Amino acid sequence: MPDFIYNGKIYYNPVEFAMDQIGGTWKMPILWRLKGRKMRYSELQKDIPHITQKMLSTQLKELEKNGFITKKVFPTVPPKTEYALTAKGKRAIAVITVIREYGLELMKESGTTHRSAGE
Amino acid sequence: MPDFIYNGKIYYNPVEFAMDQIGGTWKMPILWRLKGRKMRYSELQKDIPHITQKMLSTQLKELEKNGFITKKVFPTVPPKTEYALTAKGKRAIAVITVIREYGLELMKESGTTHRSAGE
DNA sequence: CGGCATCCTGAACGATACTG
DNA sequence: CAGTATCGTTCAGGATGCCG
Repeated sequence: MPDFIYNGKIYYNPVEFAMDQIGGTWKMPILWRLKGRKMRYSELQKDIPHITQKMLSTQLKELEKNGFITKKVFPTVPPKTEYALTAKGKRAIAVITVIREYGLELMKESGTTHRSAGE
Repeated sequence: MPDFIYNGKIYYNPVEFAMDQIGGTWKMPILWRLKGRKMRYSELQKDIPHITQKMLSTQLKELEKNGFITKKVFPTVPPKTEYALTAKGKRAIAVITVIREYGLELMKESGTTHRSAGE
């Protein structure tokens, strides 16, 4: 598998590249929430359990930079922002869906303990 | 999305759970090599560029523990081991294929630079 | 050949406080 | 409301050396 360079970083395979774009703890959960509707910053924070404000902010910025989401700022008082998926972001949803269903399958197999509600 | 517990660790969503099982830098590349054939330790190490011995060893152990691969030891001199996919591991290949193709697609879009051969 | 033990670094992530 | 700034911690992963 060839090596690739993007933004000065070396990737050893396509999987690694994909995971750097939509992987990590928070990117898929964020994209997943935006499936189907625009959301405000505070909505996302309320909707995604355990995410810190710093992580939300950082990840949103990266997702925007990589073209998965758009950010629209309304210059009102108080300020208002809206995050939405781009076409690229919607394409990612298809992949996330596959991974997500696989995760559910694995959980079922593993007899993983359910703890609390919240999705 | 509910929280889950597995092996004493808390997961916030199915995606995170799946990624903990087959994610990280090396697990998918390893599983991918085992698609279709058994491989020895040294074969894997030669075949996967840049992986250190420690990472290969650690990841193989985790993959075995989680039921994705089997390890067969031949008590010969010198020692010989063979790693192979289980049914669970083969199921993972389907998911990896999707992610991998998505990665290739992303690379193409991104005009990512090709560096060297070697897959 | 097929590993394990040890030490170490850097990036990811978290907590807290502050601001336009 | 929607963030930024700063500081502290954790941990994946790398480097090196040794062993059955």
